[in-house]
Amino acid sequence: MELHMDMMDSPCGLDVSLKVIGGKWKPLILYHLQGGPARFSQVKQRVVGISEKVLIQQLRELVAMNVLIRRDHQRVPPMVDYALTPFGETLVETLRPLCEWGTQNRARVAATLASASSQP
Amino acid sequence: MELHMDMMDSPCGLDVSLKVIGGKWKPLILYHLQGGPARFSQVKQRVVGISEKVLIQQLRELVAMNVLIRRDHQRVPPMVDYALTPFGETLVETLRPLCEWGTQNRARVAATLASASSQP
DNA sequence: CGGTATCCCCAACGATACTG
DNA sequence: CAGTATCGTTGGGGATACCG
Repeated sequence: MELHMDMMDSPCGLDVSLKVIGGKWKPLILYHLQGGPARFSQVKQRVVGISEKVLIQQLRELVAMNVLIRRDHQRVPPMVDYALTPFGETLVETLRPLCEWGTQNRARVAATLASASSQP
Repeated sequence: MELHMDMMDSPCGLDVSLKVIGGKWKPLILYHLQGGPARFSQVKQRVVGISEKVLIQQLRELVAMNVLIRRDHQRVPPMVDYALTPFGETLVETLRPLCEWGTQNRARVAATLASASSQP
């Protein structure tokens, strides 16, 4: 069993944010929905490397947190899409600095990663 | 092979950032080093719930990425501390919006989590 | 098209005990 | 104090098959 001693309020809300976008794929999913709603298969194409199983899991969790909404257009063949809620938009905003940091430091991180793996 | 829009440089650097602070604990560790260097045991106390094993793993990876430095003061009993590098400081900066978002939405997220767990 | 259902694997995480 | 060592658990992830 885990000892959750977070009875006192955390000094910062990072723990809250991480409950919502924690996990490997959620930030990427959110990012790729910034431009507007996207269908399941579109999200899958954009989030390179994710499996369908994991994608649907993560989407559902984000829907449950009211970060995304799922819309079923009741068609045959099926037509479903996912979109950021206003709440979700506020969250994705906070990801932007992280995004820019990554863009600026892509080469540096890649280099570090490379030299780290060559020195066991 | 049709539309290789995702194969060109990622639209955003989120993937890079996630390589560095991906994982459950790293953002929290970084956050708790903002005030200045801290010893192993201090970090452990601040990052509530982390085990020693995982903590040392994550610390080492952050050191390897040049986000932290480890300083061994060569004493008995051992005296080691960890501090953000200038590079690490730029990264921790980007976490701040996420932090604030969490603080502002703590109650809402907690409520959503609660109602979600009562509705299987 | 947008999922479900299974099975299986493995890396990450976790708890406890022990050591230089 | 700052870690190792060891063992156990978990859930992300791949592959494949199938359904409404």
